[in-house]
Amino acid sequence: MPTIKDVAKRAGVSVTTVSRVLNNRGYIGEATRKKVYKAMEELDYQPNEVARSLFRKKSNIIGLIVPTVAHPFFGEMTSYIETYAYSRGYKVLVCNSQLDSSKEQEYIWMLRRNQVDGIIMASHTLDVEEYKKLELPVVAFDRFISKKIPYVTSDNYQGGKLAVELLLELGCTTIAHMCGSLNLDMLANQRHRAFMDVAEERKVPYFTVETDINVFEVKKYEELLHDLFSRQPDVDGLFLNSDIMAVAAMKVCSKLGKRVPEDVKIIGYDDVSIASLVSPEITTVRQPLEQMSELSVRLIEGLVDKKPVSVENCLPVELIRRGTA
Amino acid sequence: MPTIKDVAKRAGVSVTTVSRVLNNRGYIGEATRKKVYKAMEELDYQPNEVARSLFRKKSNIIGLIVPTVAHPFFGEMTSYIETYAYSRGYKVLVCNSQLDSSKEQEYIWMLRRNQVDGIIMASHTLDVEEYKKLELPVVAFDRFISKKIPYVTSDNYQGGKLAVELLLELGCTTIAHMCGSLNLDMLANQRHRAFMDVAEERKVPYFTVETDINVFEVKKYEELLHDLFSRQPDVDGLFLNSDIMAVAAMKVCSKLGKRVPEDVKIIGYDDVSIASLVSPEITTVRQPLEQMSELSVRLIEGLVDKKPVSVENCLPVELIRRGTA
DNA sequence: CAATTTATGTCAACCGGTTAACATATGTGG
DNA sequence: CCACATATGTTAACCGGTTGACATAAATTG
Repeated sequence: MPTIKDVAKRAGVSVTTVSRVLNNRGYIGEATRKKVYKAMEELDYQPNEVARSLFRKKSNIIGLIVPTVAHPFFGEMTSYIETYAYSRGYKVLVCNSQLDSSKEQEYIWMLRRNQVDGIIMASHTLDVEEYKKLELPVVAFDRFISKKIPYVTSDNYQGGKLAVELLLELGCTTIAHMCGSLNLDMLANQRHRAFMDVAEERKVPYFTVETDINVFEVKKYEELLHDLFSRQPDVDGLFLNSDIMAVAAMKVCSKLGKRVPEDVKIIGYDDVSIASLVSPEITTVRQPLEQMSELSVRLIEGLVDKKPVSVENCLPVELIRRGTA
Repeated sequence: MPTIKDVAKRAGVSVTTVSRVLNNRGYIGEATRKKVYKAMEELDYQPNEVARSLFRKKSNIIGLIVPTVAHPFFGEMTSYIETYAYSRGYKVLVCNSQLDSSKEQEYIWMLRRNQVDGIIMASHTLDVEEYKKLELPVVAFDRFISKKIPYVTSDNYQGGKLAVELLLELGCTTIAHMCGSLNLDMLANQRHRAFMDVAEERKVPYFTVETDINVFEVKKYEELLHDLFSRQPDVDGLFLNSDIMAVAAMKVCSKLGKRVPEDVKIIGYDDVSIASLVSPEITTVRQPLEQMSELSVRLIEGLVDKKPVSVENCLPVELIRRGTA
């Protein structure tokens, strides 16, 4: 690997001059600039970003902690984040916490040791205090941590409300909501709040199916839904916290001989790509994932640049009516 | 951020001693070690990995270039790779090339500037020469580049063969294969080779649907399949190069009133999680993605450590019979 | 008691850049 | 012709670690 010294030697100029060319500062003559570029090209030189990072105390790396990129929602999110971050000169280190708090803690330490400029936390299984301790820029995805830590979310309450209202409007008489662990205090739990509020207000019987920690235990979803139907065969409206769960629900219904949407109406959440890929297409509550992802990156940038950023960032959701409700 | 000097001062020892403790080399007394650890703890010190990387000329970062992590196959792969890499002390920088060759080239340059220890290329849209030029460790996923560059793949020919043979065994009389661009010379194209070989050998009429570059243009899949059926309504066996395509195929069949598997048999590829999530579950050819991912990382490690590594790494596939064929 | 081994320190160089300070030389405009 | 802008070089410090060379002293061993 050639260094800046090799370039300087080859171009017949000083290291300082090469650095000046590289960083466009101070005076540089056109002829010299050309000589330097030529030398760089001939040597196939590229500046060592590790050295630069060290000096600048800025790595231009963003850490991203998700439960797992294998989950379509986080996969799509990671894709958006990486793409936008890259366009802004940032690279992304991904971490799969598996929603395991010791792993999450380790990842946070690792990211700190590696001098990332900021962390986007889409997995947060630690105590609030742990996050407050971090002196580096943090943006929380879908969770309120403290008044100091900006977060990005979408209107979960409204999403839950829209979903349940649609189910009721379509004539469902017994409804159920399947969601992740309600213990992890994520803003997504507001969907359940809305679900209960509306159901109670309308005096409709409702049930809750809470999964445990694991995010992508698909078989588990099926089991739980099976259980639900065997205990409560009258359920004719299902609201699920992800489109993956909704697909699982469709399968369970099909196995039980229940037609969707005739016998059971199903509403998913997120609007990931498979939602519109399966048949019937899934009626779902769309989160503006692309905007949320970009906003997360912009917030990190803002924090890095010590600009004022808004702490609460809640984007609107949209009910997408398709085939299952 | 405290530095090693702060720790030394606080512990009342020299920087060298702290470094010795940190790296476990030379003689260190138990008492001193404790003092140093205590100081580190009190200061919440973590060594700056950027500085270490610079000195060691080793970043412990692996670059991973995929078409997009939003695609379930690459999402799952990324997840496996990250998890395994992390267990081996490596971090992963993900890059979404979108199968755009100029982006891919840019990413390669970026990764080089950032001194990654190696690159796992699961997107390769560049000329072979470009990859040969890279002096850093590269492992190709599903592509043969040169005798010098190790690659990881699964038995694509066998996979194609198994799929087609099953279709024929089940009585299909007219079959079609949908695959990505056959121009990108990926090993996955051997599936199509097998498809044609078997079809010709058995003298069964067959059709090919080739998508263009884009990986996740789901709507496009549907259109192409629609076209196929309108031109060739007799097609009763579909082999698709991914489970996503298979899901799209199921939808198209359902729209056209064709029952799966009664009227049309469908076989997907990869066995990503949604394959067993939809209903009916998709019959598919399973690639051992976890092993392939781990192997990719081990190969990078081997190259980094200048150990001899095997260049050809082809793992077996498995036909998973489920509901669609 | 001498020879080792163990424990720690000092110093300086190095990794590959960036940058400030200062010197010097040429060109240019008033 | 002088003042100033432009162009480049030299030197050294710095970012935060690591490491080798060498010195010194105490503890251990034979």
